[in-house]
Amino acid sequence: MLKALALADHGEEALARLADMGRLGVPVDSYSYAHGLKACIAGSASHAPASARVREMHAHAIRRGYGLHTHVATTLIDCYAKLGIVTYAERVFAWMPERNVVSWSAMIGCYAKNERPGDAIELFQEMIASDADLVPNSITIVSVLHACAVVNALGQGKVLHAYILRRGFDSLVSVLNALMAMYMKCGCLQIGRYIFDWIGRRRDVVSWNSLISGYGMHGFGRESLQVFEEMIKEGISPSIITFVSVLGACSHAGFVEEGKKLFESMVEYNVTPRAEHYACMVDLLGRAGRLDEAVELIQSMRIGPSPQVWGSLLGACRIHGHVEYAEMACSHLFDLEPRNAGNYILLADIYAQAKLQNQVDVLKELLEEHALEKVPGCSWIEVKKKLYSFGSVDDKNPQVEELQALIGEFVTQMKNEGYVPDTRTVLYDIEEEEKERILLGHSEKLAVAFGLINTSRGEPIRITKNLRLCEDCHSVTKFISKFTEREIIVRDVNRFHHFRDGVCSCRDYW
DNA sequence: TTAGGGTTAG
Repeated sequence: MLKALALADHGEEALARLADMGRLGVPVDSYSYAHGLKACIAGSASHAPASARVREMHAHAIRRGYGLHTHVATTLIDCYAKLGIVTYAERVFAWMPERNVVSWSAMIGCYAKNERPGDAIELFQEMIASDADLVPNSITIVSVLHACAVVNALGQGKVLHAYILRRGFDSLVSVLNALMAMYMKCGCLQIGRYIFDWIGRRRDVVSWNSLISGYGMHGFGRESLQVFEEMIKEGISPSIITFVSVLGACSHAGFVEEGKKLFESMVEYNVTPRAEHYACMVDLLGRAGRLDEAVELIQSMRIGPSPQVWGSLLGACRIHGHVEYAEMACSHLFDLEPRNAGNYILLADIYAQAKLQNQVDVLKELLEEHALEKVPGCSWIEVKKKLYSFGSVDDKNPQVEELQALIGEFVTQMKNEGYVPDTRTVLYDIEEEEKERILLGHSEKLAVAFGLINTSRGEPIRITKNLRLCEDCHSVTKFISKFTEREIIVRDVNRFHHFRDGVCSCRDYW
């Protein structure tokens, strides 16, 4: 009965039946809670009621002495992971008297799902060090690979690759797919391609999707389209994700016509366009400056535009400085995602570009009023398998002054060659000189400087940034790549930038 | 009859 309720997403009823069991004196067991907990979170539109139900079920399990039963506790970890309540998952994990490979994997997956990839990797290391009988399996490996990909931890990823070979996990397509995705997300496109070829005939739709998106995020639109065509020729049915990937690739490469054709062809493959496909199309059109077309497409949608769709339009307005459409996008976004500070910041940015300081101030007041905080810019770099992170106003790192001075030298050099710092994105109403100083402290510049000092000549510098790369950092990094003859690879929140010899692979289109 | 994973998107 409880299992059926879980499958049908009836959490309330599952709780009620469990209460009945107590009242009627029917003994419960670990199965009751495992199914009951699944029912609590399945299919819930909102986290709030699901969270209340899980806690209630958790309390019930504790009262009956099942709170720390291995299967029940593991299910609890997964429930809290899915609800984003990491501290509860940690507490359950810490108190378990017996943990097996599944419990460890659930906890590692919890960190990976909740933007704590560093902790996921650490826990994995703890796991293999803790007990000789505790052996990770393919699911554990896939979770950790995913975590490495998220933080761009290539060194750790390679350690895992070696581990996979030693333990023979390389016979599993799921593991190879995750390995391929990890390499491509860490900037190693060629190795990803190599693994794809090596998988050979065993490749599945996930392998194809990974390769298509891999080429896409590196700006190789042509290759991405080729792989898509190859996939069709081989008789593989493209999935919803295939189209998100290939449309995204068109967007990064500026292939407007190709993208439009693909979008129209979706019905032929029995894939109905969803909001995420519209978001890709709006991004594609908007980025290319075809804002009117983007707006027309939104208005033609039969499904309600998602925040991502309006977000794409807003992003395009920022690139092309379109105040009117930005306001239109925000009139929806402020309703749909009232707590997302990023939307307010983007609009403020657009107002600042248009020199509408009064409007900028209004938005800043709004942000304060709702106690919304901007996500601070953060960049990180891996040196000798250790991650170093930099914040934009980072005074904790004693090396920051040295790093800023180094950047300052490059900037002086650049100014001699006619460069003017792009201070438009600094929203504070302060003197130009002060704005330039803020730009010098941007986290990606600090990370590049750190890389220059702490890696050897000829070695590529790999940086990861949590936001979009700003125009000024883009110009400065191009210069540094030429001046120091270094290859600099930056992964921002959207895509890769390969800087070499003063040129960026995105061809300044991002 | 019970527990954990991979591909995408502003």
